[in-house]
Amino acid sequence: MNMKPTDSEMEILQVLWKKGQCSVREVYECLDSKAVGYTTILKLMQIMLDKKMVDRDTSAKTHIYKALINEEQTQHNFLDKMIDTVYNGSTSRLVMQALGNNRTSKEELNAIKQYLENLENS
Amino acid sequence: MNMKPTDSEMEILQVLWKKGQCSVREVYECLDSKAVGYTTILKLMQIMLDKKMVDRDTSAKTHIYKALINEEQTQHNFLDKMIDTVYNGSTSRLVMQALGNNRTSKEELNAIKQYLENLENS
DNA sequence: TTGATATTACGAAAAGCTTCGTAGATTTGA
DNA sequence: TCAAATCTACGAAGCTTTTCGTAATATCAA
Repeated sequence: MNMKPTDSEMEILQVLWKKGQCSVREVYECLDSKAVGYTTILKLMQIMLDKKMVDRDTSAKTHIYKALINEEQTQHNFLDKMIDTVYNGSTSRLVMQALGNNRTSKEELNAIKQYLENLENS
Repeated sequence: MNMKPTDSEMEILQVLWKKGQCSVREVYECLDSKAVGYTTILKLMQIMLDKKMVDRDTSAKTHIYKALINEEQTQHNFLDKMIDTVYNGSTSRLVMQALGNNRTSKEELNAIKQYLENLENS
């Protein structure tokens, strides 16, 4: 069950994870920055249904979709793959680059330090 | 010039980055775990030449390839994209998941702590 | 020299991703 | 009621990625 959603699928999953339940139109509206047609989103979500990435309730005319795959698990899959294929297996290298990109706020840095302390004491 | 190498291209780039200069056969031999034909690697590297990801010296019969795109820069591109599309922009979330995967050795953790200290004092 | 080996070039097939148009069904509201 | 709006299903086109076979050329060794 080691899913690897495509970029487009990830965009849709992000919406489903955030909202929990969604019609195609709701997803479409959340993504309108992408300037892609309604039926494109529909088709993608139907394909995701085939792949069992999502499930849907078809009791009403407007089908309601929800994610079948877990957000954290999916993030982990991506991360592990990235560490292998992009960072040659070095987690620390990835972490340092992530922290060095100047996009991390003081609050985030503190949270990470806290996390490291806890990791140490376990 | 914001390249996004494919998975196969990344495998080849890993070899080129590690070795510096390579014939197609050398790359092929480094990747034989993948059980893919010689001409497949050749074709991929020719495509990468088109895309200007690599350059080559054709003065001898056996062409010698080298990466044109930078390893760190490429890692950064992947990382930034991943933080956006997979982690909704939260660097700290990515970092904590990376550290929590139990693949990180004590040495790596110490290096990261050191790195955080230095980041603080600058 | 000449046959075996190594190399490149190139076309093309297969698979997957993204996109949209159109047809048909359902709902809604004037 | 019935026309407009909404929704699903589905096919298909265009693109990229991955794969390999074959032909042509170059090198090497006996």
